[in-house]
Amino acid sequence: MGHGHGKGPGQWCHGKFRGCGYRMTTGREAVLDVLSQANEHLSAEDIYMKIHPVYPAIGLTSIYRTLDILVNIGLIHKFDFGHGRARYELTEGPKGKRHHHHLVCTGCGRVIDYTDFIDEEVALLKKTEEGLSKKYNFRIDNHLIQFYGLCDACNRS
Amino acid sequence: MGHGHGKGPGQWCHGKFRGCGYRMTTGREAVLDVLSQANEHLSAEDIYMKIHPVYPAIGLTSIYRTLDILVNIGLIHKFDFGHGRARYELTEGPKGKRHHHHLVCTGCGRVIDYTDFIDEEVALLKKTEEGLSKKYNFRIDNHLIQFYGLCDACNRS
DNA sequence: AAAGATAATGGAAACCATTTTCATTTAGGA
DNA sequence: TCCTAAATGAAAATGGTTTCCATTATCTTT
Repeated sequence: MGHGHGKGPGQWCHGKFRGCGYRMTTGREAVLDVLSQANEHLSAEDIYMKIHPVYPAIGLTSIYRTLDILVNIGLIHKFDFGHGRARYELTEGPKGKRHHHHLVCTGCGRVIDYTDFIDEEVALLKKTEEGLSKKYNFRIDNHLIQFYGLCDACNRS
Repeated sequence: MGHGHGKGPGQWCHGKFRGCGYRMTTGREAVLDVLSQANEHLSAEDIYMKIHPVYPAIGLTSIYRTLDILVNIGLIHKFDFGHGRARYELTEGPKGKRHHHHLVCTGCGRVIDYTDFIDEEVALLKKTEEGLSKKYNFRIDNHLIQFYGLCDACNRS
Protein backbone atom coordinates (compact mmCIF):
# COMPACT_ATOMS: atom_id res chain seq x y z
CA MET A 1 0.00 0.00 0.00
CA GLY A 2 3.09 2.21 -0.15
CA HIS A 3 3.28 3.19 3.49
CA GLY A 4 5.25 6.38 3.92
CA HIS A 5 8.01 4.59 5.82
CA GLY A 6 8.04 6.72 8.90
CA LYS A 7 6.49 10.05 8.05
CA GLY A 8 3.20 9.00 6.44
CA PRO A 9 -0.01 10.89 6.96
CA GLY A 10 -0.47 8.86 10.12
CA GLN A 11 2.06 11.10 11.78
CA TRP A 12 0.15 14.15 10.75
CA CYS A 13 -3.10 12.96 12.22
CA HIS A 14 -1.84 11.23 15.32
CA GLY A 15 -1.97 14.52 17.11
CA LYS A 16 -5.33 15.46 15.73
CA PHE A 17 -6.81 12.20 16.93
CA ARG A 18 -5.26 12.32 20.32
CA GLY A 19 -6.17 15.92 20.75
CA CYS A 20 -9.79 15.00 20.23
CA GLY A 21 -9.58 12.11 22.65
CA TYR A 22 -9.44 9.34 20.09
CA ARG A 23 -6.98 6.45 20.16
CA MET A 24 -4.78 5.72 17.19
CA THR A 25 -5.22 2.23 15.82
CA THR A 26 -4.01 0.19 12.88
CA GLY A 27 -7.33 0.49 11.11
CA ARG A 28 -7.54 4.23 11.49
CA GLU A 29 -4.04 4.69 10.25
CA ALA A 30 -4.78 2.47 7.27
CA VAL A 31 -7.84 4.52 6.35
CA LEU A 32 -5.86 7.75 6.50
CA ASP A 33 -3.12 6.17 4.45
CA VAL A 34 -5.47 5.14 1.70
CA LEU A 35 -7.20 8.51 1.66
CA SER A 36 -3.99 10.48 1.39
CA GLN A 37 -2.65 8.23 -1.31
CA ALA A 38 -5.80 8.44 -3.41
CA ASN A 39 -6.49 11.19 -5.87
CA GLU A 40 -10.11 10.24 -6.42
CA HIS A 41 -13.19 10.34 -4.26
CA LEU A 42 -13.39 7.00 -2.51
CA SER A 43 -16.42 5.23 -1.08
CA ALA A 44 -16.28 3.31 2.17
CA GLU A 45 -16.14 0.09 0.22
CA ASP A 46 -13.39 1.39 -2.06
CA ILE A 47 -11.32 2.03 1.02
CA TYR A 48 -12.17 -1.38 2.42
CA MET A 49 -11.06 -3.03 -0.80
CA LYS A 50 -7.69 -1.33 -0.66
CA ILE A 51 -7.11 -2.07 2.98
CA HIS A 52 -8.35 -5.64 3.04
CA PRO A 53 -5.45 -7.33 1.23
CA VAL A 54 -3.01 -5.75 3.66
CA TYR A 55 -5.03 -5.89 6.86
CA PRO A 56 -7.69 -8.58 6.40
CA ALA A 57 -8.72 -8.24 10.03
CA ILE A 58 -10.13 -4.74 9.57
CA GLY A 59 -13.85 -4.74 8.89
CA LEU A 60 -16.05 -2.43 6.89
CA THR A 61 -17.83 -1.35 10.05
CA SER A 62 -14.69 0.16 11.49
CA ILE A 63 -14.03 1.99 8.30
CA TYR A 64 -17.44 3.60 8.46
CA ARG A 65 -16.78 4.53 12.07
CA THR A 66 -13.39 6.00 11.26
CA LEU A 67 -14.75 7.99 8.33
CA ASP A 68 -17.42 9.37 10.59
CA ILE A 69 -14.84 10.60 13.04
CA LEU A 70 -12.67 12.06 10.30
CA VAL A 71 -15.61 14.02 8.93
CA ASN A 72 -16.44 15.35 12.36
CA ILE A 73 -12.85 16.30 13.06
CA GLY A 74 -12.77 18.03 9.71
CA LEU A 75 -9.94 16.02 8.21
CA ILE A 76 -12.06 14.75 5.33
CA HIS A 77 -15.11 15.82 3.40
CA LYS A 78 -18.08 13.64 2.65
CA PHE A 79 -19.75 14.03 -0.73
CA ASP A 80 -22.84 12.69 -2.36
CA PHE A 81 -22.73 12.67 -6.13
CA GLY A 82 -26.07 10.93 -6.39
CA HIS A 83 -24.90 7.39 -6.90
CA GLY A 84 -26.36 5.96 -3.73
CA ARG A 85 -23.13 5.90 -1.79
CA ALA A 86 -21.12 8.54 0.00
CA ARG A 87 -17.65 9.43 -1.19
CA TYR A 88 -14.82 10.76 0.90
CA GLU A 89 -11.89 13.00 0.19
CA LEU A 90 -9.10 14.45 2.27
CA THR A 91 -9.62 18.08 3.23
CA GLU A 92 -6.95 20.33 1.83
CA GLY A 93 -3.98 19.86 4.12
CA PRO A 94 -0.22 19.84 3.95
CA LYS A 95 -0.22 17.19 1.26
CA GLY A 96 -3.78 17.97 0.21
CA LYS A 97 -4.85 19.03 -3.23
CA ARG A 98 -5.94 22.57 -3.82
CA HIS A 99 -9.50 23.49 -3.00
CA HIS A 100 -11.67 22.47 -5.91
CA HIS A 101 -15.23 22.04 -7.12
CA HIS A 102 -16.86 19.24 -9.06
CA LEU A 103 -18.24 18.45 -12.49
CA VAL A 104 -20.56 15.47 -12.22
CA CYS A 105 -21.50 13.57 -15.36
CA THR A 106 -25.11 12.46 -15.21
CA GLY A 107 -24.41 9.97 -17.96
CA CYS A 108 -21.61 7.80 -16.65
CA GLY A 109 -21.24 9.17 -13.14
CA ARG A 110 -17.70 10.39 -13.62
CA VAL A 111 -16.61 13.19 -11.34
CA ILE A 112 -14.08 15.75 -12.50
CA ASP A 113 -12.33 18.05 -10.07
CA TYR A 114 -11.66 21.49 -11.40
CA THR A 115 -9.67 24.33 -9.97
CA ASP A 116 -10.11 26.72 -12.89
CA PHE A 117 -12.10 29.80 -11.95
CA ILE A 118 -11.84 28.73 -8.36
CA ASP A 119 -10.31 32.04 -7.33
CA GLU A 120 -13.13 34.13 -8.74
CA GLU A 121 -15.66 31.70 -7.40
CA VAL A 122 -14.17 31.69 -3.94
CA ALA A 123 -13.98 35.48 -3.93
CA LEU A 124 -17.67 35.72 -4.76
CA LEU A 125 -18.49 33.00 -2.28
CA LYS A 126 -16.74 34.88 0.45
CA LYS A 127 -18.76 37.97 -0.28
CA THR A 128 -21.94 35.94 -0.45
CA GLU A 129 -21.11 34.20 2.76
CA GLU A 130 -20.68 37.48 4.55
CA GLY A 131 -24.01 38.74 3.35
CA LEU A 132 -25.84 35.56 4.16
CA SER A 133 -24.21 35.21 7.55
CA LYS A 134 -25.39 38.66 8.48
CA LYS A 135 -28.87 38.42 7.07
CA TYR A 136 -29.74 34.98 8.40
CA ASN A 137 -27.33 34.92 11.34
CA PHE A 138 -26.03 31.72 9.83
CA ARG A 139 -22.47 30.68 10.67
CA ILE A 140 -21.20 29.24 7.37
CA ASP A 141 -18.26 26.90 7.57
CA ASN A 142 -18.43 25.03 4.30
CA HIS A 143 -19.79 25.18 0.80
CA LEU A 144 -20.58 22.80 -2.00
CA ILE A 145 -20.52 23.64 -5.69
CA GLN A 146 -21.24 21.08 -8.33
CA PHE A 147 -22.09 21.28 -12.00
CA TYR A 148 -24.14 18.55 -13.57
CA GLY A 149 -24.15 17.58 -17.20
CA LEU A 150 -22.63 15.27 -19.76
CA CYS A 151 -18.91 14.62 -19.99
CA ASP A 152 -16.88 14.48 -23.16
CA ALA A 153 -17.25 10.73 -23.63
CA CYS A 154 -21.00 10.76 -22.98
CA ASN A 155 -21.46 13.70 -25.33
CA ARG A 156 -20.11 11.71 -28.25
CA SER A 157 -22.44 8.77 -27.79
CA MET B 1 -55.56 19.56 -0.67
CA GLY B 2 -56.83 22.75 -2.30
CA HIS B 3 -57.12 21.50 -5.85
CA GLY B 4 -56.89 24.35 -8.30
CA HIS B 5 -60.47 23.85 -9.48
CA GLY B 6 -59.90 23.67 -13.18
CA LYS B 7 -56.57 25.19 -14.03
CA GLY B 8 -54.29 23.50 -11.52
CA PRO B 9 -50.73 22.55 -12.32
CA GLY B 10 -52.11 19.33 -13.77
CA GLN B 11 -53.17 21.30 -16.81
CA TRP B 12 -49.69 22.65 -17.22
CA CYS B 13 -48.06 19.24 -17.17
CA HIS B 14 -50.62 17.22 -19.06
CA GLY B 15 -48.95 18.22 -22.27
CA LYS B 16 -45.48 17.64 -20.96
CA PHE B 17 -46.41 14.13 -19.90
CA ARG B 18 -48.18 13.25 -23.07
CA GLY B 19 -45.43 14.72 -25.16
CA CYS B 20 -43.00 12.38 -23.51
CA GLY B 21 -45.26 9.40 -24.01
CA TYR B 22 -46.53 9.16 -20.46
CA ARG B 23 -50.15 8.75 -19.46
CA MET B 24 -51.81 11.12 -17.05
CA THR B 25 -53.21 9.45 -13.97
CA THR B 26 -54.81 10.45 -10.72
CA GLY B 27 -51.68 9.69 -8.77
CA ARG B 28 -49.42 11.69 -11.03
CA GLU B 29 -51.73 14.65 -10.94
CA ALA B 30 -51.88 14.44 -7.17
CA VAL B 31 -48.09 14.45 -6.89
CA LEU B 32 -47.83 17.51 -9.10
CA ASP B 33 -50.55 19.20 -7.12
CA VAL B 34 -48.76 18.67 -3.84
CA LEU B 35 -45.45 19.80 -5.25
CA SER B 36 -46.81 23.00 -6.71
CA GLN B 37 -48.70 23.82 -3.54
CA ALA B 38 -45.68 23.25 -1.31
CA ASN B 39 -43.09 25.88 -0.60
CA GLU B 40 -40.66 23.52 1.06
CA HIS B 41 -38.55 20.66 -0.16
CA LEU B 42 -40.63 17.52 0.20
CA SER B 43 -39.50 13.94 0.57
CA ALA B 44 -41.32 11.09 -1.14
CA GLU B 45 -42.95 10.21 2.14
CA ASP B 46 -43.97 13.82 2.80
CA ILE B 47 -45.79 13.75 -0.48
CA TYR B 48 -47.34 10.39 0.33
CA MET B 49 -48.59 11.73 3.66
CA LYS B 50 -50.31 14.65 1.97
CA ILE B 51 -51.88 12.56 -0.76
CA HIS B 52 -52.96 9.60 1.33
CA PRO B 53 -55.92 11.19 3.15
CA VAL B 54 -57.40 12.28 -0.17
CA TYR B 55 -56.43 9.32 -2.34
CA PRO B 56 -55.80 6.36 -0.02
CA ALA B 57 -55.41 4.04 -2.98
CA ILE B 58 -52.21 5.65 -4.17
CA GLY B 59 -49.13 3.89 -2.90
CA LEU B 60 -45.67 5.11 -2.03
CA THR B 61 -44.21 3.08 -4.86
CA SER B 62 -46.08 5.07 -7.46
CA ILE B 63 -44.97 8.28 -5.93
CA TYR B 64 -41.36 7.25 -6.26
CA ARG B 65 -42.01 6.27 -9.86
CA THR B 66 -43.70 9.56 -10.63
CA LEU B 67 -40.95 11.59 -9.00
CA ASP B 68 -38.42 9.71 -11.07
CA ILE B 69 -40.22 10.64 -14.25
CA LEU B 70 -40.60 14.26 -13.20
CA VAL B 71 -36.89 14.52 -12.52
CA ASN B 72 -36.08 13.05 -15.91
CA ILE B 73 -38.52 15.32 -17.69
CA GLY B 74 -36.97 18.23 -15.84
CA LEU B 75 -40.11 19.41 -14.08
CA ILE B 76 -38.64 18.92 -10.63
CA HIS B 77 -35.23 18.88 -9.01
CA LYS B 78 -33.99 16.20 -6.66
CA PHE B 79 -31.85 17.29 -3.74
CA ASP B 80 -29.87 15.54 -1.07
CA PHE B 81 -29.26 17.61 2.01
CA GLY B 82 -27.56 14.75 3.78
CA HIS B 83 -30.43 13.50 5.88
CA GLY B 84 -30.69 10.09 4.31
CA ARG B 85 -33.66 10.87 2.11
CA ALA B 86 -34.07 12.71 -1.16
CA ARG B 87 -36.10 15.88 -1.33
CA TYR B 88 -37.94 17.23 -4.32
CA GLU B 89 -38.85 20.67 -5.49
CA LEU B 90 -40.60 22.08 -8.53
CA THR B 91 -38.27 23.54 -11.12
CA GLU B 92 -38.86 27.21 -11.68
CA GLY B 93 -41.94 27.37 -13.83
CA PRO B 94 -44.96 29.59 -14.41
CA LYS B 95 -45.97 29.39 -10.76
CA GLY B 96 -42.50 28.43 -9.64
CA LYS B 97 -40.38 30.29 -7.17
CA ARG B 98 -37.38 32.16 -8.36
CA HIS B 99 -34.18 30.25 -8.85
CA HIS B 100 -32.46 29.93 -5.51
CA HIS B 101 -29.66 28.26 -3.61
CA HIS B 102 -29.59 26.64 -0.20
CA LEU B 103 -28.30 27.18 3.29
CA VAL B 104 -28.20 23.85 5.11
CA CYS B 105 -27.94 23.81 8.89
CA THR B 106 -25.73 20.97 10.04
CA GLY B 107 -27.18 21.30 13.50
CA CYS B 108 -30.92 20.84 13.06
CA GLY B 109 -31.09 20.04 9.36
CA ARG B 110 -33.13 23.07 8.44
CA VAL B 111 -32.83 24.23 4.85
CA ILE B 112 -33.16 27.89 3.97
CA ASP B 113 -33.69 29.02 0.41
CA TYR B 114 -31.99 32.26 -0.45
CA THR B 115 -32.22 34.41 -3.52
CA ASP B 116 -29.92 37.16 -2.31
CA PHE B 117 -26.78 37.46 -4.42
CA ILE B 118 -28.33 35.03 -6.85
CA ASP B 119 -27.84 37.39 -9.77
CA GLU B 120 -24.15 37.83 -9.16
CA GLU B 121 -23.75 34.14 -8.50
CA VAL B 122 -25.59 33.15 -11.61
CA ALA B 123 -23.58 35.60 -13.67
CA LEU B 124 -20.35 34.10 -12.41
CA LEU B 125 -21.69 30.61 -12.85
CA LYS B 126 -22.54 31.33 -16.45
CA LYS B 127 -18.99 32.52 -17.09
CA THR B 128 -17.57 29.52 -15.27
CA GLU B 129 -19.83 27.19 -17.16
CA GLU B 130 -18.64 28.55 -20.46
CA GLY B 131 -15.04 28.05 -19.52
CA LEU B 132 -15.55 24.59 -18.14
CA SER B 133 -17.69 23.52 -21.08
CA LYS B 134 -14.93 24.49 -23.45
CA LYS B 135 -12.03 23.08 -21.49
CA TYR B 136 -13.57 19.74 -20.59
CA ASN B 137 -16.09 19.53 -23.43
CA PHE B 138 -18.68 19.08 -20.72
CA ARG B 139 -22.26 20.03 -21.51
CA ILE B 140 -23.47 21.61 -18.28
CA ASP B 141 -27.19 21.74 -17.73
CA ASN B 142 -27.51 22.20 -14.02
CA HIS B 143 -25.69 23.38 -10.95
CA LEU B 144 -25.90 22.94 -7.22
CA ILE B 145 -24.78 25.47 -4.65
CA GLN B 146 -25.17 24.88 -0.97
CA PHE B 147 -23.68 26.47 2.11
CA TYR B 148 -23.32 24.44 5.26
CA GLY B 149 -23.19 25.78 8.77
CA LEU B 150 -25.24 26.57 11.84
CA CYS B 151 -28.54 28.42 11.67
CA ASP B 152 -29.64 31.19 13.96
CA ALA B 153 -31.41 28.89 16.42
CA CYS B 154 -28.52 26.41 16.57
CA ASN B 155 -26.04 29.24 17.02
CA ARG B 156 -27.71 30.32 20.24
CA SER B 157 -27.63 26.91 21.88
C1' DA C 1 -69.41 3.21 -27.00
C1' DA C 2 -66.84 -1.09 -26.73
C1' DA C 3 -62.50 -3.59 -27.30
C1' DG C 4 -57.65 -4.20 -27.35
C1' DA C 5 -52.92 -3.13 -26.56
C1' DT C 6 -49.94 -1.54 -23.42
C1' DA C 7 -48.61 1.45 -19.72
C1' DA C 8 -49.33 2.15 -14.76
C1' DT C 9 -50.39 0.45 -10.31
C1' DG C 10 -50.10 -1.44 -5.41
C1' DG C 11 -48.36 -4.60 -2.14
C1' DA C 12 -44.87 -7.41 -0.84
C1' DA C 13 -40.41 -8.73 -1.22
C1' DA C 14 -35.83 -7.51 -2.50
C1' DC C 15 -31.99 -4.34 -2.29
C1' DC C 16 -28.13 -2.23 -0.39
C1' DA C 17 -25.48 1.31 1.94
C1' DT C 18 -25.09 2.40 6.47
C1' DT C 19 -25.94 1.67 11.74
C1' DT C 20 -26.57 -0.72 15.76
C1' DT C 21 -25.77 -4.45 19.03
C1' DC C 22 -22.88 -6.96 21.85
C1' DA C 23 -19.36 -9.84 23.36
C1' DT C 24 -14.31 -9.57 22.78
C1' DT C 25 -9.95 -7.23 22.08
C1' DT C 26 -6.87 -3.40 22.41
C1' DA C 27 -4.62 1.14 23.46
C1' DG C 28 -2.44 3.77 26.55
C1' DG C 29 -2.33 5.89 31.22
C1' DA C 30 -1.35 4.34 36.04
C1' DT D 1 2.42 -5.13 34.02
C1' DC D 2 -2.43 -3.94 35.15
C1' DC D 3 -6.58 -1.82 34.43
C1' DT D 4 -10.42 0.63 32.34
C1' DA D 5 -12.57 2.73 28.83
C1' DA D 6 -12.37 2.91 23.99
C1' DA D 7 -12.36 0.34 19.71
C1' DT D 8 -13.32 -3.68 17.17
C1' DG D 9 -15.63 -7.42 14.06
C1' DA D 10 -19.46 -10.20 12.91
C1' DA D 11 -24.04 -10.45 12.48
C1' DA D 12 -28.40 -8.46 12.73
C1' DA D 13 -31.17 -4.44 12.18
C1' DT D 14 -32.48 -0.30 9.77
C1' DG D 15 -34.67 2.48 6.38
C1' DG D 16 -35.06 4.71 2.05
C1' DT D 17 -35.66 3.19 -2.48
C1' DT D 18 -36.41 -0.49 -6.29
C1' DT D 19 -37.97 -4.51 -8.27
C1' DC D 20 -41.45 -8.16 -9.19
C1' DC D 21 -45.67 -9.54 -10.75
C1' DA D 22 -50.42 -10.12 -11.14
C1' DT D 23 -54.17 -6.71 -11.63
C1' DT D 24 -56.11 -2.38 -13.21
C1' DA D 25 -56.51 1.75 -15.85
C1' DT D 26 -55.53 4.77 -19.85
C1' DC D 27 -55.90 5.91 -24.42
C1' DT D 28 -56.12 4.54 -29.19
C1' DT D 29 -58.56 2.00 -32.49
C1' DT D 30 -62.83 0.44 -34.27
